[in-house]
Amino acid sequence: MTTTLRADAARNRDRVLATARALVAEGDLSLQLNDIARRAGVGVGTVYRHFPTRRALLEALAADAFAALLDQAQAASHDDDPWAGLQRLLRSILLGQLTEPTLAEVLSTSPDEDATAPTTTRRAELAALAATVLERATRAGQLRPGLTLDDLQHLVCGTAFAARIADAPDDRVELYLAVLLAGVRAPDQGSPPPA
Amino acid sequence: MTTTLRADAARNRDRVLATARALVAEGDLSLQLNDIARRAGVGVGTVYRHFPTRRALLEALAADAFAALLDQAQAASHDDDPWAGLQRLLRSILLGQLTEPTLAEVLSTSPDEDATAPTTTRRAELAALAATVLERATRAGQLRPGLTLDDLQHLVCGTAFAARIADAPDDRVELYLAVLLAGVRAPDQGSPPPA
Amino acid sequence: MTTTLRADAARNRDRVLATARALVAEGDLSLQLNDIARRAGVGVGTVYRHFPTRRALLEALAADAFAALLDQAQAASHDDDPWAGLQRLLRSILLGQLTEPTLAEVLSTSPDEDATAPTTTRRAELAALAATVLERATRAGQLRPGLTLDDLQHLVCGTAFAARIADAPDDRVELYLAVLLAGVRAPDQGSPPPA
Amino acid sequence: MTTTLRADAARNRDRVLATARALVAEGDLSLQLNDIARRAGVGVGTVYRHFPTRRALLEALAADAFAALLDQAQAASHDDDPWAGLQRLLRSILLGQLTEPTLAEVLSTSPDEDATAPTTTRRAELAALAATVLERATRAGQLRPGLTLDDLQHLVCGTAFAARIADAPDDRVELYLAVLLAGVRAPDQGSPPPA
DNA sequence: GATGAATGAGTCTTCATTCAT
DNA sequence: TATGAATGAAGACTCATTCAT
Repeated sequence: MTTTLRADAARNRDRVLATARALVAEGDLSLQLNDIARRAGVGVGTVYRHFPTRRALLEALAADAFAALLDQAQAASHDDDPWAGLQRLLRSILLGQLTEPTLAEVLSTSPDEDATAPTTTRRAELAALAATVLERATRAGQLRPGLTLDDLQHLVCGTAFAARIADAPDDRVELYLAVLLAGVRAPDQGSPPPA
Repeated sequence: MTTTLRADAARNRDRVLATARALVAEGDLSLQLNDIARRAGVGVGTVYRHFPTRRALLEALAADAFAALLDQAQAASHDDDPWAGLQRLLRSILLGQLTEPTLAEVLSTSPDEDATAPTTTRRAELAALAATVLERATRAGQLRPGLTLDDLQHLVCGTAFAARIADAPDDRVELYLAVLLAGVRAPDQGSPPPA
Repeated sequence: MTTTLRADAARNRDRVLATARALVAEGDLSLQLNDIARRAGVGVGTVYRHFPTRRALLEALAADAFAALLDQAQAASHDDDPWAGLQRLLRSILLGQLTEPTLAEVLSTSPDEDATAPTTTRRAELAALAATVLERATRAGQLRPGLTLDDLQHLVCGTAFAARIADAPDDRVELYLAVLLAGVRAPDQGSPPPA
Repeated sequence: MTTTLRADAARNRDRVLATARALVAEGDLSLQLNDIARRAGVGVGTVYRHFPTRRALLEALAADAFAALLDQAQAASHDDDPWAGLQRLLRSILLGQLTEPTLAEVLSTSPDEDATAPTTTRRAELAALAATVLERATRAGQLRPGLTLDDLQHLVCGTAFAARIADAPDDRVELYLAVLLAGVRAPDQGSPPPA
């Protein structure tokens, strides 16, 4: 059986991830593989085996949060109310980035930059779900004309950036989200219903 | 006489700034002092004399754009129409950041981080002018309740971030600005007049 | 029964050798065991089991070419014409090295450096055959006085080196061989008959 | 005055070169810049400043020997006797390589591989002088037909290689040189006069 | 003031070898 | 026997900063 061996490897991988997560939590996004190895108590080679590049580690760190985001996007795409769906989608993307800074970096980067396969897949899935949400809102005439899927993506990343430099507490984040939502809503619709 | 020396010093300073500007224009914001010194044809020591830290150089590079921004903020603060004033202010801050990436970095950073005196002054002046604009818009009931001066600052930096990762052309920047403006406008006001 | 296991082992060994040969053919003589293992689809440990050192693998790669060389040396030692025999011997050693770079490395190295038993044996066999050829040429007065077996060995390795850095095509190799042959021929013999 | 400063720099450069030379004399041609820095008692950066690559250091180490070789090649090109000139030239190149292993590596490498300017110049000068020697020998009908300048260069490098793996003492080197000379001499000329 | 050589800590990356399973 | 994860020493290279001249 190779189960035990793999278990060992998995444990090391987890230790590396945990160490990296701790550093990220402390605000250090540099993800230096040597440093992480030392703190995790494993050899550098082990880190490199599991994560050949900083990018690979970054995406691994973001993976869970990204998966959770996909679930929420799925739910958003099924919302009966198109506008509520858009709200849920944007809130999820925003909060996801603030909860997990690595997700913010992943989403703020061009998809084809060194991305690993799982991330590429997830981005495609997110885009597909968002397209649905977007289309429904558009059909309902609720979306500001001219805005594309990419625009929404960039604008929500920008909002996350704003929240980050503001070191915004939760209620402030909601305020920024309200600004974003009001901004992307079709101008002639009157004010959106309260979130 | 030290006049000649000062002239020499000023010339060196200008060469360093010009070199750094060229690098920034090429998209390199790292501002490595050694590199700049070599390209500028001066010694590293000279660069360090004029700009003891990367931050000092960054702020020097942003200085002109910041001054221009202050002029526009001044004008905005005198606009008869409070909402038009706010529009002008936010557009100026946004376009200023996109035109001059160093200004974006200066404005996106907490004011008390290594800032040099002139920058601290300029930030205070900008804040004062923006406070005026803000207050007038607020008094006119046109600003979304709860938004502070800092919020506006952060949100416009976020919008600049969005435009940057989108690599947005001018018309797209205007769209993002429209989103921002619609977002910060008081919800019950109906849609804003076209910019 | 261990028969099946041995067959497996032999198959693994062959895969490793084939992979290594492919790398050598691509001009990579570094023989990195990790790399080879990965490409061969076996574990590193397996490579180490079969070839404990780089040297062991090198000699295994050279084995076939070395065996072929021995056949030709055998033939050369039986040539009726002593000079023709020497020609055949030196050409065989030269071409063997150029055809199989690993053989060049084996032959250019001092015999007692980590050599495995089969290689030591082959070197002894080659030396014995070459001694015969040498002796006959010497007795016929055709060999430059003072040249030992070792000298011939080194000189032909030097000629192979020359051909290698020249990236010499076949006809050039023949020219270099002619230079070597003319050089090792007894000076007072007049020009050698055309090869 | 910058003389003293430069003197310091030159002294460091010399210490690096001396250290590297010592390592080469011990048979270590790897020229690892870190190692050399440590042994020379200077910072790594200092070594990198003076010699950005291993190749640059290699060529600097070979410089004196190369210059001496050029002197000898000059003399050889002025020899009244074409064959004596060729003898002198080849002996100089051979002995130069054996005295200074770095020169052997420089000469055995394709001229356009990372070569620094001085080395490129020296190679061109050597080629020019050798071309003269070659042409005179050719005109005198003393050179084996078909041999080019490059062939001679490669063959003498090959002879140096042979002498190196033989760990040949001086008299043996002379023997190998005699083999080379006899080999490159036109076959129909009869035996060359004793060196 | 200006120069630029020197420093050396810091970071990245590779790879031969071991060993638990 | 085979596996391949783990190790960590080793080496390459960078760059912010200092300081003697």
